[in-house]
Amino acid sequence: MEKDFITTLREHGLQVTYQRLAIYQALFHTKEHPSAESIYQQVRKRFPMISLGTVYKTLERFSEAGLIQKVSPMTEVARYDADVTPHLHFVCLHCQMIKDLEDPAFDMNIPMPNTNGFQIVRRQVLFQGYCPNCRKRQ
Amino acid sequence: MEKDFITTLREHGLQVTYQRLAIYQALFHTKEHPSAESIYQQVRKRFPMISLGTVYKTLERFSEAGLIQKVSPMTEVARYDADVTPHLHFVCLHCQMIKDLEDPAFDMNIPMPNTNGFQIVRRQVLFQGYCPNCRKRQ
DNA sequence: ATTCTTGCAAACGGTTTGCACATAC
DNA sequence: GTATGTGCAAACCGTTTGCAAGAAT
Repeated sequence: MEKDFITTLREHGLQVTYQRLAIYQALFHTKEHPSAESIYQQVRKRFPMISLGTVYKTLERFSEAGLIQKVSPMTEVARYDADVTPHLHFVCLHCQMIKDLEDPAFDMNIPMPNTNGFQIVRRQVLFQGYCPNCRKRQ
Repeated sequence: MEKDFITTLREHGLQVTYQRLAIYQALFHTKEHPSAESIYQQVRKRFPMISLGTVYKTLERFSEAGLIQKVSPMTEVARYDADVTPHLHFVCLHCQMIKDLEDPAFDMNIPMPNTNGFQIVRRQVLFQGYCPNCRKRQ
């Protein structure tokens, strides 16, 4: 994996540093979906000199390059909706516009996959991309 | 609507104040999914004395009571995932644990409903609720 | 040699908190 | 009269930014 990831970094024009390898490795070896702080604590065990700022910058770069996924938040600030019925949301990655999507064909009653003690309170389906306006200006 | 909402507030043991009515009304009359700040600016036109803190507290109360919906963020802090393949996420509302859900029956290739100039980059399906541990302690 | 990255510390900004006063019940 | 809510300001905390020193190419 190490070798492959070095290649991947180079393919994306990213320099190879031990910090980046350590950060990716920490993320790769867990299913916890850790926060930046948590990854920082993990990596610090081996490299006490690393800084939290580097972890943030690195995760941002990886995320931009599509090497990792930022699970949340979907927008920088909280947004509210008076409509509490389940429906789809589209979030523009550029202007942060949120639009309700109607699709009668889409079944919001997604069956909870093997519930196994997990109690589902609500579900949210989000589409991310670019709205017509922001699409033009790219 | 005003009358019904007053009833709804009382049903949830919430006192009726003109601030709460104004905040709900501002949210109810838009499809913009506004932020707290944006709602504050709107309400301020009619009630210049209202404070941003009150807007935050009120939205939190409404959200807890299920009168409105907090669209995002799903967790307070950003969380990362080395797995970039589309998959379902479960987020525990209590401990913030995130779990990947596998469901072969669920089609992640959700068709984009009437795309109309919206360019979809990615989609995310989130389930919120309580994990087995936190469920017990409730 | 040049460009990119790191570490540090300060700044930023959305959100929360504490508390005295005011309002709803 | 009591419990609840408001307004204000300060605190909080996750994240970003600026910059000089260091490392990668």
